[in-house]
This record gives sequence, structure tokens and C-alpha cells, in this order.
Amino acid sequence: MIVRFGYVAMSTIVENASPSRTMTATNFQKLDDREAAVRRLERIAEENLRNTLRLLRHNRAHDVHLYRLSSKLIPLLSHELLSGWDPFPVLEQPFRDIGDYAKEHGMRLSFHPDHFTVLSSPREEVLRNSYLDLDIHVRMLEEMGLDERAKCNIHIGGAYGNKETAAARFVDSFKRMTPRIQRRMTLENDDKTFTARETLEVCEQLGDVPVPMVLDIHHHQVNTGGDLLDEELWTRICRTWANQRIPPKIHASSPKSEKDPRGHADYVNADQVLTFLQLASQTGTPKLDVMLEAKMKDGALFRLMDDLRQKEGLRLLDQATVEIL
DNA sequence: ACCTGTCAAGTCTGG
DNA sequence: CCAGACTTGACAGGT
Repeated sequence: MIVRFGYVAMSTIVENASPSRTMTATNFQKLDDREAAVRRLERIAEENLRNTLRLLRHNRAHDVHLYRLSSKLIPLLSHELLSGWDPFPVLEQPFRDIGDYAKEHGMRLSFHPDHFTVLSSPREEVLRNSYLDLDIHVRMLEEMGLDERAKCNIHIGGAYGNKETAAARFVDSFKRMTPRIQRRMTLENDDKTFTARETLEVCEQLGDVPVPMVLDIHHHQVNTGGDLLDEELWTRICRTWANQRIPPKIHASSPKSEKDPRGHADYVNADQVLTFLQLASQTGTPKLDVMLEAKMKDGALFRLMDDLRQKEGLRLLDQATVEIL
């Protein structure tokens, strides 16, 4: 089994390369000249996109083929203060540059809209904003010229006292979206509410619109729902990735401490990751992508590779890829 | 240069 | 019904 590793949004190695610079809404309002303020937002967005491209070059130099884009590339986009603002024409070239580079080097890019995107919400306004947010994320992938293999990953959302009705509401809200958005989505189990099996069941319920599931092995560890992560569960998860033209993806991170097991540690424990990789390899998974969610970002990735180098039963293919033997 | 409280957005808990 | 926690990188304003 071939396993590629990636990291999220920012680098702890490349300096001054934030893809998430922003401006607060209060500060935007303080500026007298609205036109100038809007141009400043556009400059920040350009800089975020330029830094994203810098990070992709860094990734290329270190064989990292997997990267999650920052959701904060364009500050205050979709904020009501900026209704009517369309920054995309100005940002056309920087978006395309990112997409071109990613395609040229076979990189897998994704987004993870944050926890304000909640399709299980009973509140109409929350749902409407969630739709808008997803639309924007998909729009950015389209501006990059990336095909449907570039996904947006979200959680099921809140339970509101009744997980079953919440899940049903999620399914309903999901089905109301256009195929254009639906085909870009993946669903991930969370650390408090929807377990791996429950998330998988939602994916399976959406059957006619195939929605792959991203398994987060750390979330599963702190929210098992009593289920064992075994070959059967993994095989079912893999089935959601059939016909996607991309390998299944998982998220990996380690508990911050015993006191805060849900928090993310600086680095990732190699043995825990390896245990899962061996399970996946045994089920006959040919390829797997692993997104690391550690505080030290790419620093954690390279440390993990160093740690894996010492282990039996695998070999390093390059700086960010291993083969499980 | 460095430190601290605050930030657009949601949900859950506890008072 | 409302305040605070949760969680995170970055701002904003202070020293």
C-alpha cells in the first residue's frame, strides 16, 4: 500500500507565508474610504493566494502531494458588510496559478470549511449561510480550474438533542444542494457527536449522490460510540470512495494530553498511525492519503517521516510517501 | 520586538 | 433565556 502524507494550510518551516491573513470586520468599518478598504481586502487576498503558491512550491520540493487550502484565503468574503463585492475577477490569475501548479505536479488539494457550516441545523439562516459558504469554497476550486477530485470536507454538525432527526435533516439539506456542490463534498466523523459509523451511515444513505467519507482516526479514538475500527468498518468506508479516481483519505493527529485528549498535539505518534496503516494495508487498500492535523503542520509531517524510517514493515519512497510492505 | 485580549459566523452546557 | 466554553490563527492595541 502506498501512503502519501499532507498537512493543513500553513507551514511552520517556511517563514512569513501565511495564507490566512485577514482584516476584522470592525476594522473594515473603521476605514472611511470604503473603496480603498475593499481594495485592501483584495490585496490581502492576493497575498494569501501568492503565499499559497509559495507553500505549494515548498511542498513540491519536499514531495508533499497532499495539502489542505486555508478557508480564509479571501477575508470577509460572504460577510454582510461586503454584500455585492465580487473579488473573483481581480483574483482570477492568482487562483489559476495555484490550480495550474497543483495540476502540473499532481497535487491533491482540498478545503475544510469551518464549523459554521452546519447542514444539520434547524435554523433557516444557518442553513442558508452554510449553502453560501459551500458555494464559495466550490467556486474557489473552480477558479483554480481543479476538477471534482478537489473536495470540500465537512462534519455532519450538531445533534440538537436528537441525533437521528439531526442526521435526517442533514440528509435532507444535502439533497437540496446542486450536484455541482454535492459532487465536491466529503463527510468526516467528529470528536463529540457523529461517530465514524454514524457518519458512514449518512454517506450510505446519500447513495445516489456518492459522498466519500474521510475517517479521522483521532476523532474516532475519542468518540468511538462503542465501535471497533476494524477491517469491516474500514472496508465499508473504502466503498464510499469507489469511482472517485482518488485514494481514500484519512485524518491523523494525536491527543494533546490525558487531560485534554481531544486537543491536537504538536506532533503525531508514529505507532498509532502505523497501526492503522497496517489495518488498511491488510484489507487490500492499494493507496491511501493521510492528512496530518498537528500543531507543527509540515514540521510534524517531516518528524513523522523520520520516526517511520525507524520502523519495520515499510519503506520510504520519498520525503512524504511510504510503502507498507 | 513582544504580550494580551479580541475576533463574523455555531452549538452545547450550565446557571 | 443568556453568558461562557470550546478552539484557532491572526489582528489590534498596548508596552
